[in-house]
Amino acid sequence: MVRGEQTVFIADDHQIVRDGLRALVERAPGLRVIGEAADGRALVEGVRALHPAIVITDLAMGELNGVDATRQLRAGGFRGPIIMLSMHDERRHLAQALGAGVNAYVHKAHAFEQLLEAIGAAQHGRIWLSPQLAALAEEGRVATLLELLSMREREVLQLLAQGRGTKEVAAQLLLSPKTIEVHRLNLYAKLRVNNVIELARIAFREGLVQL
Amino acid sequence: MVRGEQTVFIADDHQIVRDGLRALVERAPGLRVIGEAADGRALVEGVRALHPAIVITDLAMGELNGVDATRQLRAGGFRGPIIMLSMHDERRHLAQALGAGVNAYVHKAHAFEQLLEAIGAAQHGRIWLSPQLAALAEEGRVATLLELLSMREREVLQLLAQGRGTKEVAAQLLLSPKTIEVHRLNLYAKLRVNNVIELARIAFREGLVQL
DNA sequence: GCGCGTCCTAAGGAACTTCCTTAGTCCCCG
DNA sequence: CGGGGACTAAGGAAGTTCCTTAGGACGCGC
Repeated sequence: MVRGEQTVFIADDHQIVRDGLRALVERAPGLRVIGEAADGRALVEGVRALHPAIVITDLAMGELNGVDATRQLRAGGFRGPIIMLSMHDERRHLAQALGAGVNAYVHKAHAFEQLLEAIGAAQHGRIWLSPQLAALAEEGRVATLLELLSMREREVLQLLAQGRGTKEVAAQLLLSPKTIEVHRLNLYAKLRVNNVIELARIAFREGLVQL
Repeated sequence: MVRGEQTVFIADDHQIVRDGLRALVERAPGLRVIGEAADGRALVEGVRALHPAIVITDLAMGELNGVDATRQLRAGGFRGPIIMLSMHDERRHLAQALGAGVNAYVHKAHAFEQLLEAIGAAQHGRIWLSPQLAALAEEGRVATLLELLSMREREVLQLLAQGRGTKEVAAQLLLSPKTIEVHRLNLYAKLRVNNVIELARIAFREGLVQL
């Protein structure tokens, strides 16, 4: 499956990180970087224009995150390996990333060799995960606090944690403020807190809202 | 001032980033990486043991951050260039970083060439800053958000961000709830927000309260 | 020393939010 | 088809927030 040279497209919102990845990838035999992007939107466009064989993308990026970009790439017909890099070991994003169609999920704290291993595995149609994440993924699922919540509740929690008041959230979701109040009270009950700040704190801690 | 070969020590909490930096640094003539560390504590030890000519360190690291590590390196007699890398353009950390004794402050969104430029400048005893930061630094000081606040205000902010209500904070500080309300309103004005959650978010972001 | 600004304190009262309860619809699971 | 959760929303009491006003303390400059 490995042909003479595989073309690679890199997406990460920090140029120094892209520079570093490019240097590392080009040192690997059989890989050549043909393009890069600083956010998900640019990644999707770049892939559409340049048809790389392999995509390496960061999870957290401005404009469009790696998971959503992956979804768009797959929807757009891209079938090559997509390797997702993550910053923190965001177990909460793993399932989403796999659901979106990534072939490998590599923590930035790992060595570059693992990334190459992930590329190799992906080329052979396998899914590659960082060892500790693989364990998690196999033993079923990791229940996060947020999984206790319904879609709507997560949505409300997210908006509240972004500093929106009850009325504003209601306006945004086209609901009555009274409904949002009930969702808030249910969130307090489910997350065992009793004020909005603790709620926001959980949203920050669980990565639902960027600090 | 540039001798045959300059030894470099790299600190960053993500190994892939370290790998990338190492690849880039080693591609530059006259630079050789002699060690690396994943946190500030290991950086300080590594420098003590290996005596590198140049240190490149990330700002945000577990155990001991880049700024505090820099302070320790300078206190321990290290006189070579220390190049600080930052993730976000954390203007609030710039002043502290310079105060701690870094020679250059480079945003990760910049190209690696800027890092080399920074190293060159530092070797000639100059301070190198990303252009947009240089403007800020020259016009005096970049005040940390929290430096705007009085002692009392920080105290109140901290308690509020811990999820305490106005009444509870008042009880704890032996003040009238009305007084706390006024402090809260002053905090809104000073930090340019208009609800407690944004206030809490600042407290988390600035590290006043542990998430 | 006098004015100025800032900090810290606190009250009144209008405006608004929160809490709690009740309740209707929908849809899935057994 | 009944129970249960999700989602919606209203009424009304209780509580909080916002805004304004205000007084004493302290330091800063002239």
